[in-house]
This record gives sequence, C-alpha cells and structure tokens, in this order.
Amino acid sequence: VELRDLRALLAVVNLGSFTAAAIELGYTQSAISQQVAALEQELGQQLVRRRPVRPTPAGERLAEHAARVLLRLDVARSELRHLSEEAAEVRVVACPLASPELLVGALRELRSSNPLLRITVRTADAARAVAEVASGLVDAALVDGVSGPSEPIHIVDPGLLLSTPIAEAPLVVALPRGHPLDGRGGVDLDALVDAPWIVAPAFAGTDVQSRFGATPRRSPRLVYEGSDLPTLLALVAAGLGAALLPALGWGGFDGVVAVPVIRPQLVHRTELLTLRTEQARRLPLVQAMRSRATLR
Amino acid sequence: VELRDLRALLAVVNLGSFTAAAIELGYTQSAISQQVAALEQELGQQLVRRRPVRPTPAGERLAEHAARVLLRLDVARSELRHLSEEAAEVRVVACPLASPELLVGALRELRSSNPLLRITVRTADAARAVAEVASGLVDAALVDGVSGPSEPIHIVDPGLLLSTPIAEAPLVVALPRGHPLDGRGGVDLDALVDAPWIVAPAFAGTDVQSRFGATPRRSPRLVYEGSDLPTLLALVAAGLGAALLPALGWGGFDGVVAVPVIRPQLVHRTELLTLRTEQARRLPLVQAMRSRATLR
DNA sequence: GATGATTACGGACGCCGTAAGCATA
DNA sequence: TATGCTTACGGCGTCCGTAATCATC
Repeated sequence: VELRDLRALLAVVNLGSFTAAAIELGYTQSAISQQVAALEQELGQQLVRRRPVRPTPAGERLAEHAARVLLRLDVARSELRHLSEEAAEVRVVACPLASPELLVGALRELRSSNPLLRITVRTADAARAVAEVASGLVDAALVDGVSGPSEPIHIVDPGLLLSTPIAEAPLVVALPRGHPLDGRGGVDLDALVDAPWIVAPAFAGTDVQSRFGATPRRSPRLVYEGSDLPTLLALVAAGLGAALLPALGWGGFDGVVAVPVIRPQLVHRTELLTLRTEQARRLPLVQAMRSRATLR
Repeated sequence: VELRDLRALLAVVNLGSFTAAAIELGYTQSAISQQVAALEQELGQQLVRRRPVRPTPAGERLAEHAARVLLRLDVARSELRHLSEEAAEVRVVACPLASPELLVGALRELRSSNPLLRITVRTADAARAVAEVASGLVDAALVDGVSGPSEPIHIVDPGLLLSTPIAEAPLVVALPRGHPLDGRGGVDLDALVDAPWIVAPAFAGTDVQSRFGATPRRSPRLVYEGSDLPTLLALVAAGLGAALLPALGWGGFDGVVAVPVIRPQLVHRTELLTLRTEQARRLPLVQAMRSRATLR
C-alpha cells in the first residue's frame, strides 16, 4: 500500500471518475487506473465498481482510512513547519454560522494590541476548514457543528487537532410559515425524518443526517452548496425543505419560522481548531478567543 | 513523504540505531540512512541526532504521527481482509492483568457451544496486543490500562478500533511491607511522585507515568520487562520500588502490601479490542464477553 | 581501532506516459 | 458513436546494495 495509491483511490471515490481524479492529482487517467488496479490486486478485492464509478463497501472503508491517514500526514507536515518558522501573519477560516461575533471581537482586540499584524479571514465549510488547518494554509479555523450538549463535535480524529470550545446555541429547524409544525414550542427530529431536508454543507447540516438520519443513504431532496444564508432561508420560505440552524446568528426572515429542536438533545456548537503545537497554543488570537469563550 | 521513510524513521527512533532499524526492516543500513536523510531534506530540518541516535523534537513528533498512520493502515488492511474471508478460528491476546477470569469464562462457553472451534490464547503487553489486532494476527485483545472512572483508556486513536468495556477494579500501589505508607487506608499518588517506581510495560504501568508523572522524561529507576507477576512482586518486596496494580487478580504476596490509590481518582480498566467490522462485532467471543461484562 | 553512520556509484526495478484496445452509455 | 476505463510497451527516474569514507566512542 502506497500513499500515492491511497490518494488515487480517494480522489476516484470522491469525484466518481478516474479522469477527474487524474486531473486533480496531475496524472494521466492511465496512471490512476494502474494505481487503483495495483491497490485492488494487492488487497485481493475490487475497491471500485466501474461504469458507473462507485466504491464497493471495501473501497468505501479504505477511502475512509485513506482520508484520515492523508489528513494526519498534512497535519504532521504543518506541525514540523511551524516548529521551525515563526509567523508574522494570522490567517483564519470560519464557517458561516460559527459564532462570528466572537471572532470579530477577538480580532479587534488583536488589532488594537498589534496594529501591524496582517490578518486574513475567509469562510469555508467545515470540511474545507479542517483541511486548511491541516495543510497549514490557515492558522486557525472556527468551525461549527451539531453535537450533544457540552460534547465535542467530531470532525476529525479526536486529538489530531487542538480544539477549543467556543460557544453553544440551541438548535432550531427553519420551516416555511404555515408548516404543520409552525407554532409548536419544540419539535422532535424523528417527526421530520421523512420530511424534505435541504442539505447545506456550508451550514453544517451534513453530519446530522449521517448521525440521526434514520434512513441511511437516502438522497436529500435538495442540496444547497452556497454559503449565503438569505438564499438558504429563501429556499426554506419557498417550501423546498427544512433546514437545521443555530438559534442565534440570524434575525427573522420573511416566511420562515424557527422551531427549537427538543429531541434528540442537540446543540449547535462552535469550536476553534488549530494545530497541536506550542506556537498555535500561544497564538494571540487563540488566547483571545479562549478568554472570551463562553464555555470552559 | 513516503510510507517507507516513515517506517524507517519510526524504527530508528524506537531502536535508537540505524543498523538495528535496517535489520528490522530488511534493508541495509545504507538504505535507512538514505531514507531518513530524504525525510530530513524534504522537511527541511533534522529529525534524528546522531551519535548517539536520538530524535529531535521534530523527529519525535513525526514519529508519533508515523506510528498512528502505520497503525491505521494495518487496521485498514486487516478490515478489508476480514470483509472477504470468514474465520474458522478464534485468536485472542490478553494482557497479564486484564481480568482473565472473564476471558476463560467466555472461552468455556464458546467451547461448549462449538467444540470444533480452534482457539488460541496468548499474552502480551498492551502495545503489542493492539498491534496484533491491527495487523490481523489476532481477532481480539483484552487489554488493561489506567483511566478515570468509567472513562475509556486511550491506547490508540479513539474510533480506530472497536472497544468494549469489560471491567474496572480499584487501583492499588504495591509497596514493601514496612514502607512509610504501609497501613494507610489510601494514598495520593503525588506523595509518591519522587518515589522509585518499577515500570513494567506488561503491567500497564507505562501510560500512568506519562499522564500523571509530574516530572516528564524522568527515567525510572527500574524497568521490569517480563510478564511474571510473582517476580514483579518479589522486586517490590525487596524494596526496589513501588508498582501500580489493579486490586483484584492477585492474592497476597509475602512482604508486599497493597494501598488503594485515592487521588487522583483512577481505576484499573479492562477493555476488549477488535476491528470495527461486522464480523468482529459478531464474533461469538465478543458477544459472550459483552454479555458477561460488568460494565454497560 | 572498531563500531556505525554517510557518501559515491552502478544496476535493476518500478512507474508513468503514449497509444491502442474495448466496453458501456 | 463517443466517452472513458483498461492494457501494452518503452523510456526515464528512483531506490537499493556494494564499497569506500568518515566520525565518534
């Protein structure tokens, strides 16, 4: 098993195409084919079904392992780079709904204490944010997700990155006004399991489905790949589906009502992710965020 | 970064010698030298100090990541192998103090329900046991360790292997009779932090040191690498040091007294480790152990 | 001076790309 | 028929081993 082969498998599984994987990795499609074939031969079983290109159960499992292995290696590289050089810049990535008020407060404090520091902020979905911390593209990521109360969200292997709890907010379901559940004081997610959901990766709706979707592999009725909250809410208002959001961070929106989730017991949680290096721990931004965080 | 290079680094760091690493991996010492040099060049910093051969902080960190990466790849390989073939044999490895009475009970039940099944049992220390589950050498490992009450012991990345809690027992310090603490109803480990400890990897004393040893990197006065409990207790009786053990599983021993650990709150915990495959979950042994386990 | 890591160099193997083959929409 | 994965084959690069060099105990 070689890393090159794992990268190939992962790209093929994620992109659903040998050709696309080849382009992404900078090989010819022939090379990708050979790499995947080598893996399959070595492991003695098919990993990807062709035409259409879909992973077998074994391939799916291996791709999962491969993703974690490659992520850890990214982290390792970044950590070693951090060990030697010192940063004169702070780069942050944040998920759209990840309690930004905390971030801007911390940044203002940071700026006033060090006016010369170059600061970069960008938004991305949680998966990309994690990848960017791992690869060293940014120094910290403010990611959000859904979890049990005062329980960490698990985006990557626990312990791989340093995670600081920042905030928790009640979870609500955004529904079109007039929906049967409109007006309820609280809602059980099981009651909505067959309802049309809007899956919006940028808004941390992905992991909930996998954790609480009673029906695995059900393809969502609508996927919103943007990161614009008003657009998402407009989709909800139009009756195209329900969306899972934190109670805070967005004002009212015409035609949309928010009903708190009361079962299962879930919260919207925000965490700050950095490398597990001393340098990261001592980042002024991290310090500031920590002192401001509402959670211990 | 290539897996081959990571394997080389890990072997060099663990064995403290390029030559020994070369023998272990089946290369010449020259090849190992080139592989480590390649890593160092690629990462732009020294990973291993020569003469004597010791890892730099960067090397230590990378070796840690390398170990986890390689372990995960072992697990991946084993899982895929399990997915295709069915086992006609049950192989178990257990740590010496890992609640063996549960194991033998489960094995007896297993034997009576399936007299033809070939069963293999072996003992090893926790680190080796984990490696053997990962590499597929055994189907399950009964490992013990020290943790907080009803808190899992973390030997590997959480989620990498399937872990079933089996039993917990109070933790005691084994001391020579007549020791100043002899007769106390309970002891605070901090009071013993500077005492001479006997480190016995086979008896799960390793991780406690790293977790609660106030003085990191202090070399223990005595290391017992065997797995024979009477020998260990004889060492204690001779006044060569104290040892951390579970309260159960060993009767009295002449010249040794056991004082319960009351602070920090720690227990001796036993868990059953298997691959995270359906096959492993359905192993009769696992089922039997589960139903017998005193923990939920 | 001996043990053990590094450097130099040649040969073999592996891997990728080009191009032809082939299956499926 | 066209798109896209597979197979065949040749060249290039890489990596390992042998052997000489060098440093440290």
